Amino acid sequence: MKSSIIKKQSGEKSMLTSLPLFAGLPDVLLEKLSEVSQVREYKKGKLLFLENEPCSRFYIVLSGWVKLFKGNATGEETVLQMLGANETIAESAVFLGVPYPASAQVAEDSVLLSIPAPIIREEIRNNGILALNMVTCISKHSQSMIHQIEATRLKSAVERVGWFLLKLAIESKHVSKEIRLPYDKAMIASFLAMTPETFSRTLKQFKDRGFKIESDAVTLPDINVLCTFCDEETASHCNRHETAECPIK
Amino acid sequence: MKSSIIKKQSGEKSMLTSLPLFAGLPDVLLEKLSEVSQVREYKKGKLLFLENEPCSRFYIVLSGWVKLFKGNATGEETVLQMLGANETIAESAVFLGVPYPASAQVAEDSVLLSIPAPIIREEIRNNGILALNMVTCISKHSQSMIHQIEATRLKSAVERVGWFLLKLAIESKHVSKEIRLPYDKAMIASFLAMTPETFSRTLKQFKDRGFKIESDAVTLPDINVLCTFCDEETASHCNRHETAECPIK
DNA sequence: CGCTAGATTGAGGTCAATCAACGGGTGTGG
DNA sequence: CCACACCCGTTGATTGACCTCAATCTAGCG
Repeated sequence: MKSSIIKKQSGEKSMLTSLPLFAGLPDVLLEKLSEVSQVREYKKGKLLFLENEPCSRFYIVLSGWVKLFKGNATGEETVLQMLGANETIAESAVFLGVPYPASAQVAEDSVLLSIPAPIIREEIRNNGILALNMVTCISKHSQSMIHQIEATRLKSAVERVGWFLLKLAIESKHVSKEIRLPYDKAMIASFLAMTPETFSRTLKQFKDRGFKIESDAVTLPDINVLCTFCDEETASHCNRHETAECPIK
Repeated sequence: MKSSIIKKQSGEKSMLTSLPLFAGLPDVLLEKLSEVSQVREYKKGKLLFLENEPCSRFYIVLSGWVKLFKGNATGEETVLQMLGANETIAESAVFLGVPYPASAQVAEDSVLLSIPAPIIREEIRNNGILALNMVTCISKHSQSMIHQIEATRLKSAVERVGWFLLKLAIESKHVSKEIRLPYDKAMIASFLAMTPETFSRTLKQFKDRGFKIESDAVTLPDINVLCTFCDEETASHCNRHETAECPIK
């Protein structure tokens, strides 16, 4: 559970520029940011913050996965977002200076960059480019949340799982029949607004359709089977969209 | 269904400055924006745009209500957001320049301000203050969506209705036992991820607890009955929060 | 090798959806 | 002014998708 600091003061401007949020910033600002930013490795299970805590630090995932989740009084818990490489965590709360709206926990061993919240808030106000990058980041998260609300409300359990697998297949770029589930099944289930049991049973239905499932490795019977779960938003991230290879049309 | 143009070119900088999004902007920019902005009255039922349509205009609600909704292939429909006075519509898509992520329809007779999407996109890039205001707007929407996902996943039907009534009570400011449902019950139901039937039955449960419900007028038996449905996020908008009058502690 | 955490499977229960019928207000046209 | 239609909301009966609870299985690991 111990987390080691890779570089307390990373001092690496180059690392920052590779992040969408920091693209195109002037050198002076990058220098300043790199001085206050911390890059650390975190073990699976590490709690980053709890909901309603004051927003002290701003985090960006460099590698690994962080889950943003909420609990209620009866102990139930639901995953709001799973954040992967290059994604920012709770950026809206950081900007508004309000308490974290949900809790965050490291879902798989990860490397995170963090910056004190007041500093990033200030720099957004001082630098127009950073502000624009921030709008882009939040906008994308906003879009994916709309997409997610839609999914959990209008899709059945099978459709949600199909949609999730399709997104994984598209993200993994190389057109392949192999998909790897990136984090625990219980988390995928909660993210898809279902219980682990239902998720397991649903995966079994995919087995019946010719999928091979061995722990976290999923093999599709055919490259295009998942395309029936596609929608406009998902398609826009697919590199076969609007090409001859897209079976939807 | 005919909609009349109040002022094709409003020319009223003063109206713009009263909107959070346009607060603190230089006069030149306000002048420019007021020249291209249109203020119109729209009748209930008017479709503003459909999902996947190219994002041509940016809308702000001046008065009334607009619903943002999604449909699926089987004809089901779900309300993602209900947007009231001073709220912006689909601002994330406008900024990103992607197609509208959902459809929008006027839920109650409304007055809307609209600006061609390319112009607002350009001005956000030119003016830091506007960009900051935009971050604030999107951040708030982002927060409320997180709040909403939480509500639909972790709360029961009764809790969702209680939560909704509480939010109405808090918004209406004047501490009163009277609440008015701002739009059709079927829309409230869909927004709360339930059917009109379930919503009706749930309201009946509140009647049994002493609520009086006559069409769209709800009377509470006691100012504090809804406080059991309060959470941190909701509390932060309540003017009795952290005062002696707050029954929660 | 036993231990534990994660995942699977089965049986049973439940909340909310569905289907269907009805009521009451509103608007329209004769 | 009344008759009719229509829409919205309500109510009742039934269904079903998913959850809950509990037992079992599997894989990693000290």
